[in-house]
Amino acid sequence: MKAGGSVVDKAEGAAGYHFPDWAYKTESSPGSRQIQLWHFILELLQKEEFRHVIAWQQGEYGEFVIKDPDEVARLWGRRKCKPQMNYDKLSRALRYYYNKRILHKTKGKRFTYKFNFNKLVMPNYPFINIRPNGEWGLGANSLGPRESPRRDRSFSGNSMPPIPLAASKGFLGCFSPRPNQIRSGVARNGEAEAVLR
DNA sequence: TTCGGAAGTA
DNA sequence: TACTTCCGAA
Repeated sequence: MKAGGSVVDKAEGAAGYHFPDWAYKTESSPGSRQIQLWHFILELLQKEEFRHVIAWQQGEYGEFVIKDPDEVARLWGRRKCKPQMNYDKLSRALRYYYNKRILHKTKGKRFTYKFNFNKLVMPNYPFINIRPNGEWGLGANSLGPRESPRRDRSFSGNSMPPIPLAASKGFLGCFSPRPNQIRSGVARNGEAEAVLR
């Protein structure tokens, strides 16, 4: 029956959300900071209520299109208490992700970016239709001639906590709600929503 | 529209 | 460190 193991190792296989390891890290580093842009993007992406402003691009795993740049910028600005935020600035921040290999631009498509889920497998994602062939697997577009210049020091047999990357409400506030209750272990059945940090 | 340097902020 | 702001160039 149940082994002593946790749900961590095994993927649900059915409808399990599986983002890369870095997507699970709320802020990374013990010295938690503010939310990061890519994380915010991921949050928006998984909420249907924002499908009209930003959404996954069908066909391409990890690719998303910003349908309403102004709105996304406004949302981001609200989250960071930067009322003067606009898409020009937000996109600059996005561009810094190119070097970090977190994102890259889908050339030719306006406002379309793609997460570098690279080697990380993202099985059955509800929003994306991945072909059984796994065409997005190796040999797709070579994003980079090289593997990873930097050492991936996270996902090598390392188990990560099954955090359901999700922020319930108020994740758009300027002021952090301080969800200390989460840590206490207040488990709400039914909805597995945990406010990120 | 997209890119990336440069300086500034927390 | 992770953007934010500004801006010239392509």
